[in-house]
Amino acid sequence: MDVKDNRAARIGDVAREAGVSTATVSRALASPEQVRPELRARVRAAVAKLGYTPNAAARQLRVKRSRTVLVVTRKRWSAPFFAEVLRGLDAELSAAGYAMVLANMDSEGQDRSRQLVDMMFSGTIDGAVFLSDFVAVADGRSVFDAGLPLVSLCAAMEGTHAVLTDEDVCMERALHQLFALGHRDILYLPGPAENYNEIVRWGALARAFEAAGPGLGLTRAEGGDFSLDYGAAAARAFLASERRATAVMAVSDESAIGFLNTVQDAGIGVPDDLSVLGFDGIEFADFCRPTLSTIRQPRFELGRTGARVLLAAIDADAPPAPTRHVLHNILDLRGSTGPAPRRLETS
Amino acid sequence: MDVKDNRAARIGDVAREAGVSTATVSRALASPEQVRPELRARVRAAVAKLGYTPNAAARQLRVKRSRTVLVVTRKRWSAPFFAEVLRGLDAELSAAGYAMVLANMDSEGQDRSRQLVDMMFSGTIDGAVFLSDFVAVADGRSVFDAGLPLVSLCAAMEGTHAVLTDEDVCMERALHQLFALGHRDILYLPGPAENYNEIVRWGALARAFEAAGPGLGLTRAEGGDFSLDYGAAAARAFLASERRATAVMAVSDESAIGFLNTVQDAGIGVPDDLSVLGFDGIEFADFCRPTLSTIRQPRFELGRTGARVLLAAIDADAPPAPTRHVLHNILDLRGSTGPAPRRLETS
DNA sequence: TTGTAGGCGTTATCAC
DNA sequence: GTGATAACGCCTACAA
Repeated sequence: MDVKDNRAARIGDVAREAGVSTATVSRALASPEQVRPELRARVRAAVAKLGYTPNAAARQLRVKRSRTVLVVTRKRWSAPFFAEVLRGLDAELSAAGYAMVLANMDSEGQDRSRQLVDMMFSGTIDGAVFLSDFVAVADGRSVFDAGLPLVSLCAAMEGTHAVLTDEDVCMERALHQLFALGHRDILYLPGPAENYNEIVRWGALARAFEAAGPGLGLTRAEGGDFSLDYGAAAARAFLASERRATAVMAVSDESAIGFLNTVQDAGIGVPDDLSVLGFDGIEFADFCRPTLSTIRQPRFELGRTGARVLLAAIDADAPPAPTRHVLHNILDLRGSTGPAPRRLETS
Repeated sequence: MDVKDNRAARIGDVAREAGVSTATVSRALASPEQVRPELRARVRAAVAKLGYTPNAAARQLRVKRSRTVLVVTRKRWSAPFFAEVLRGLDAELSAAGYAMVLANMDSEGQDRSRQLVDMMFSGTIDGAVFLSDFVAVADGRSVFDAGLPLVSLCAAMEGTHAVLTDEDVCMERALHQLFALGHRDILYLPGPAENYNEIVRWGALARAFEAAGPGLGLTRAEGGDFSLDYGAAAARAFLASERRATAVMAVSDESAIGFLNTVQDAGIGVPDDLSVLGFDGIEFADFCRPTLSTIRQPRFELGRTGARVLLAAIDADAPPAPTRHVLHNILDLRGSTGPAPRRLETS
């Protein structure tokens, strides 16, 4: 029924069926207003009858646009965070008729890097958004050299459009809330030292301490990788230490949750003995006990914005100068934070 | 340096630079053993000098292979589950040189369906794996009609290769463990009624009860959607009820965790008053208190296997008959399950 | 408004 | 082992 043999229908088949030229078929599909209603209808009928779908590769070869963007990710993202950002990207991209190819850079292997770089140079991709600050390089070329529009999400790689949150501001604001609650000694659970967000958040914290003057303590825990397990490990280290801190700020909700559970296991009361603050605002933050105070990032919106910025750059005639877009987080103080416990220092 | 103007180098440029024909360049790249070492070296040098990357669209047009597969997802997946499966898919696909395009079918909208169907017919895709049991239909054609190799992951859609787990077996095994602990009344927290996994798990449970004889109670909670929030809502409903159940089995860890937290807030002791069992084995199951008993699914391996099965089907000369692959879950009983509390019935 | 025809960049089939 | 050359299926000047 649908096709003569079982090869897919091509534009010529449709043209023949409709009694018009291939040019008319092409136009009837791409810019219907340019073709007389009657022919338009005949073309449409033929298309339906033959089950015609234009071949994407052939189109791409002519038009030099793939309507596909690359999304580069990295393992270290917490799944609940990552999934929402991805949904946001998908929502916006698919609405614009773009497909999204996903590439995980977990391995940093030479093979994977070459794949990435090749993709950028092979014309399969109209642009890319990085949820990773890893720059793949192969054969002396980097992902930047292809000259495609690039967006870095939750990071600000040079030469890309950056979509960020005001994480530094929020970090400082959160710290001041803790100060207001009487906390003077803070333990910070970091992410990997080279991570963009880690650098920004720790930087904001360190500067705020500097500005706040003496008599305050800030400790940065060893290691760190955003994970639940790390949070638990950091808690064990804390328990084995002098335990001067009365509040803990984590670089992620996951580390905060890992920490929270582990210190409570050891009989430490949260928030009575210790306050805990996470970062991200994942759903699980509502489902620990006590509920986790956190800095909520607009995860879905980050994805949407990233996609929008990329699409705008793709549609621009000339490559636009790198832009920068800042979304706002929300400080959400709940069960896991409270007044600092009274100690020796109590006058 | 790299290119004459700033247009990308084409195969002809390389041929000229190396002093050979385009055919030789193509061969030197695709099947080096067919070309004399000297020429091979000259070609390689020219490629490096010009920074040549073959144009994917042109290649695709000839070869009729895109080395790209589609992954169709749906919102209802728990993020930690979904993310691991995706990593498994990516690991295997990228190792085979395949790219992965992701499409979210959250909306079920007509537009999105058409996009999907068009993709399958436009030659952009060599095959697809479904993490969704939703069948997109548009213009009277479904995603099946393109005749591409298809894999359904954690589901068994007809006409596809299915990659499954022994969830029914594990569900029954878990139930018998609860019986052995003295539980006689079980509350089940379901997923959406039409969901494949829900049907299998609930079916296994219901059958096992039937077989176990009288004197046992099985209640299926209303609604259900895998989520944390649903678990909390079900807990509130439970608290407002007669509370006959001494054990709760949830269709997902997330619902179990939502339930667990909420009943504990109301003063119910877990596992002393009530046992709770989840399903999936996400990381967060280790980080609630008590630790959540669960049925661990091999998430990463599910992804890898799905990819492998798809790639095999793509490489097969003739479309192979649908296959079926069953992976094994692990029943992990921990803090949240214990002996049934003694009640009136205690002799 | 419609049709003709050239070319997008590869691969693969032939001859040599 | 290597080189012409003809597709692959579409879009788009350009001409009618």
